[in-house]
Amino acid sequence: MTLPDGATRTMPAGASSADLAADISKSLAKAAIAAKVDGRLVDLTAPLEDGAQVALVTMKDEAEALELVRHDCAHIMARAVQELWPDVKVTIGPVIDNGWFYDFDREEPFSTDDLAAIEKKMREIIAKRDPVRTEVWERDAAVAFYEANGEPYKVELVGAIPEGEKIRMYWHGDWQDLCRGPHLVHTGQVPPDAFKLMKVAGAYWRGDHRNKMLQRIYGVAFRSRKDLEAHLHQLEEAERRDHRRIGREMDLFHLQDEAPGMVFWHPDGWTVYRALEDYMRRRLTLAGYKEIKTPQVVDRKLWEASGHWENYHENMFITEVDEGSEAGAHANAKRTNALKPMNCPCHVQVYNQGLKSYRDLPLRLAEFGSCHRYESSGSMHGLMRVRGFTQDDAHIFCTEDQIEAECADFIRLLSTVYTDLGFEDFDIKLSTRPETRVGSDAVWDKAETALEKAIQALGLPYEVDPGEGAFYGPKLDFKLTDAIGREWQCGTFQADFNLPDRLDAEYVNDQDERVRPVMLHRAILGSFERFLGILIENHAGRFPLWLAPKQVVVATITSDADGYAAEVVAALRAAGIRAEADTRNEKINYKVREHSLAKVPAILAVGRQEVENRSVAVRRLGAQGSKVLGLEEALEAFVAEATPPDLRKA
RNA sequence: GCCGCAGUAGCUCAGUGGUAGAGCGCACCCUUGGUAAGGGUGAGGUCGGGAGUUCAAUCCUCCCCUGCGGCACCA
Repeated sequence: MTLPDGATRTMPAGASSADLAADISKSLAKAAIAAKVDGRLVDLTAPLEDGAQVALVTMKDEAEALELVRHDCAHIMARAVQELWPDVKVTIGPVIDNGWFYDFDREEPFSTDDLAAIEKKMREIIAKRDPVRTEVWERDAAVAFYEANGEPYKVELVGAIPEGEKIRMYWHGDWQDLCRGPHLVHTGQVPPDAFKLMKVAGAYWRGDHRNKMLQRIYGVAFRSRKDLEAHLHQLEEAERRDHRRIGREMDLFHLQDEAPGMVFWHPDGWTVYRALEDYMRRRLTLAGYKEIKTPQVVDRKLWEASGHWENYHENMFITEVDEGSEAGAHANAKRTNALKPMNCPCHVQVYNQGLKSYRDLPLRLAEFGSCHRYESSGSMHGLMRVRGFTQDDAHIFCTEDQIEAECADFIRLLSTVYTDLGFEDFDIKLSTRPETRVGSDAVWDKAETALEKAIQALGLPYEVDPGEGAFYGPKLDFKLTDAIGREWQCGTFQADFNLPDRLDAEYVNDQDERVRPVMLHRAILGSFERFLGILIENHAGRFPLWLAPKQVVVATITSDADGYAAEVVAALRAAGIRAEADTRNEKINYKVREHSLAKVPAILAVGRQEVENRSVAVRRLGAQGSKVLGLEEALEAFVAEATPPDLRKA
């Protein structure tokens, strides 16, 4: 055997990594939890082949240890559940980020009390330090075993294992599970204080909604109690940043029963929205886009022509008129309209007005397009998934040869926008042709190459997702990373060979022939609603000054300063700053506390001294004390800082 | 849409088979206070909607709506 440091060791035939560890040292024998043989994680008890490269894995090897601990937690939990309720049928339980889940089939739902009982039972199992044994079974024996034990899901799983692959059974105590492995040496290697059962949820067997809904229990597990606590703390942090909570606390927006999934923007929320929209408008104009506005209610005929009626009908809001006599007399009863779920067909209508020449291309039509989609009730989530939303949408009509340059320009624009908005990193994914698609292979070749070359020319890393493109063309998806490391897919760039054809878009080329343009769908933010949700969570409500709804509050210390405060606010507003006066009959402590909690970036306290000196005492959000500045000086500083990033002088 | 949980004052939440409570917020009064809660008084609820059981329902049962956590969906 060769060890990681290059040393070699000779072991008797049939020896395992455990034997090897014991041969090296007593402490290693105790610390070893698995082995990496020729780069593959295996059970410590697995026999070694002659000449193998062996690295012993201990709890110090983070990635491997977590994988093993979480995996064993899944099994120990399943065993605990079956010990508590022998009728429960087991299914699958994989390792996921931070932990694991296991799906069970049980008539009665698991309660919170049940979770506590399961956790307790798991700790008992861990305390038993039952050795984990593995056996390789014949397929028929495994099927017969599970049939005899009334485990239909396991029977199905055994059947799904490809021919030629070994069927492994893992045992600890009297309990067994079908599993690929590897596992820890004994159940006692799972730290008993570093895991926690988190929640119960429904999940379809094999992820298919036509199948039975099972009960999934989620757990998290780490190597130490400290790591677990750090993780729970991080969850609290995410909770603290939740845009729904912050949206209420900062009075940005609300949602209500009468309009599920549609946002009521409050003055402060709408201020942030407009700051973002104005910024985007300037960026788009600078990049050569023309802004348009198209109807929200459009006759069914257009949606039939575009193909949306056939393929997207279930997600569309359709207008209907009651059949009562009065309503029947309504002129609109004769036609069926739909709220637009996307802007593209309308944009083609704009394009189609007037015959276009190749000299007009590329034509970039942008719209802050208000769309409605009938999202299923269970999928809505605050601002992140809504039924009424506004896309920063645009469609570029161009020739096939222009795709690459347009794509490169788009990525540059997107990168600038993300940077301006405080997101440093983003990932790119290229999705290529799926099985069923429109357009010739030649066109697909050209478009896929164009997208790929555009990314490469910019020297950006990317991933390819083969077969994941839309039926109408290849696409790029852009995922940004927020302040606490979460990823959000926002930007998209999609070539479309379908819609121009369906809606009969054309242009005259330099040979005086009428040909189809390529249509490029693209968005940077995705939807304003969702992006604002992301911004709120990214900043935890503490927006940079240029986006903050209230930028400055002028708070009086005594009522003697009321007049001066009004003057300061007027001066700030004249300079374009969103400022308000707080002249309420409250102490300065109270005002500071309240506006700090409201995340106002700057509080200017004014009392007798400030009136006298024509100054302001500036307290910045998060800072402890204040700094006295002359009024003019403060104005200048705020104006500079409140300037949107695209308008700043280099 | 599916599974589970929840819905009580503007917000956060307590509570009981006999017509409801706290803190914060809000209004008014006193206080003019120098950087994260000064004091007092008061208003405010069809206990998500509907049906049922009961002498009596905010509480028990059923249906619906909405929200929350997942799953499924996201041409």
